[in-house]
Amino acid sequence: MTDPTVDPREALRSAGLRVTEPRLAVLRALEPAPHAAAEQVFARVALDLPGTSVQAVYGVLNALTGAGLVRRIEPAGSAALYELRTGDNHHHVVCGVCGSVADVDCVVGHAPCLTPSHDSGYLVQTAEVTFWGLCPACRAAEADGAEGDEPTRASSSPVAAATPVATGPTA
Amino acid sequence: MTDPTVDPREALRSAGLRVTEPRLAVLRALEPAPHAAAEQVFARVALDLPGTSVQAVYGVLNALTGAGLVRRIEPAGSAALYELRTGDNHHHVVCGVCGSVADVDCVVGHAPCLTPSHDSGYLVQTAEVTFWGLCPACRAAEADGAEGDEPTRASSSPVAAATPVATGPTA
DNA sequence: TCATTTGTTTTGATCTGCTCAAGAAAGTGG
DNA sequence: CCACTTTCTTGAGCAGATCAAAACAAATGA
Repeated sequence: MTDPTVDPREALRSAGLRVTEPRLAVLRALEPAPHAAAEQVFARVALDLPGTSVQAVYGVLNALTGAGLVRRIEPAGSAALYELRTGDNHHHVVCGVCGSVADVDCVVGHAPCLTPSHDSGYLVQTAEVTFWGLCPACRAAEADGAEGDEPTRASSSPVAAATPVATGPTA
Repeated sequence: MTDPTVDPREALRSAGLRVTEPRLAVLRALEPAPHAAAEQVFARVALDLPGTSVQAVYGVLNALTGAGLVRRIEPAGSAALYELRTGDNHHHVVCGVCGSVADVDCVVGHAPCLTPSHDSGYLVQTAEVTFWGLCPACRAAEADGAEGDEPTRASSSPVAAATPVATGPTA
């Protein structure tokens, strides 16, 4: 379901949404850029559909998220990101330095943390796993002693300060 | 380390921070209220140390977080929460309806999701697991058909709309 | 094809959470 | 007790996101 390869019009319609240019443009914008922030989506949409407002993009993203055509993730310390992969509940790795995000198809063979001991009487519906670490670029930059080739994005992102809470992974 | 039972002054000093009234007040405020937002912390601090500014609380919380005395969590769709448990990298259950948070001592006997298949070349340092579900109160309210006793907090919280992205947990 | 109805987009304001900068105040080591 | 450094206060300001009303366009039925 929600396979991005199918006709977007089809997907929209079957989700009960009307087919409009802004929505198609947003879906198009999301295809080459997984994990795009609203602002980036807006930038891309503005390219092939000038005259679209930022609020329209927000509205479209909310509508698509509500309809399940788009998934919204919110890594701590940065704006919300949107992606097209909605069928599977996969997870994400976030680079603590540059903020880049990559998908992680949950690996441990068996559903892992997904069954906490019902600890406080909560009825658990979803588990959301976010890995924090270093992306290849920032890793290389780190190894070179902070003077080699800088990674793509700005290195002074607020993400860096707000993230790696505890270092030693615990069971 | 960072045992809340030890003298807070001691903890502050050994973290290289000066012992000030606002900081002690923040630590005191955090004790009875785990997972408190900055605003709540400020409210409590204002009670036993009037004249403290909101920004001071933000500054103190940042300082304490930086020093490792306080841990900061940021559930999607809500403000940052602060807690005193810092030694262990435990996880959290968030109620999708009322936004309440509870601790979850990661249950699976062995480090669970913590070793993704190094998927995209990322060097993983930390794993952060957030469970989404229903707290006991909201569960009861739901069962009563949305007209029984309402849960404690506002039921129209923005958290509700922004959360349960995918329903079926995946491995 | 036209008018209707329903749902979207635009426009502009507003809000929350949080950060930054400057000077005043307080803690710390001698 | 003094000087030095850190921290707090005050006030402004920013980014991300939401809300409300009005203009507008797409599906539906006559």
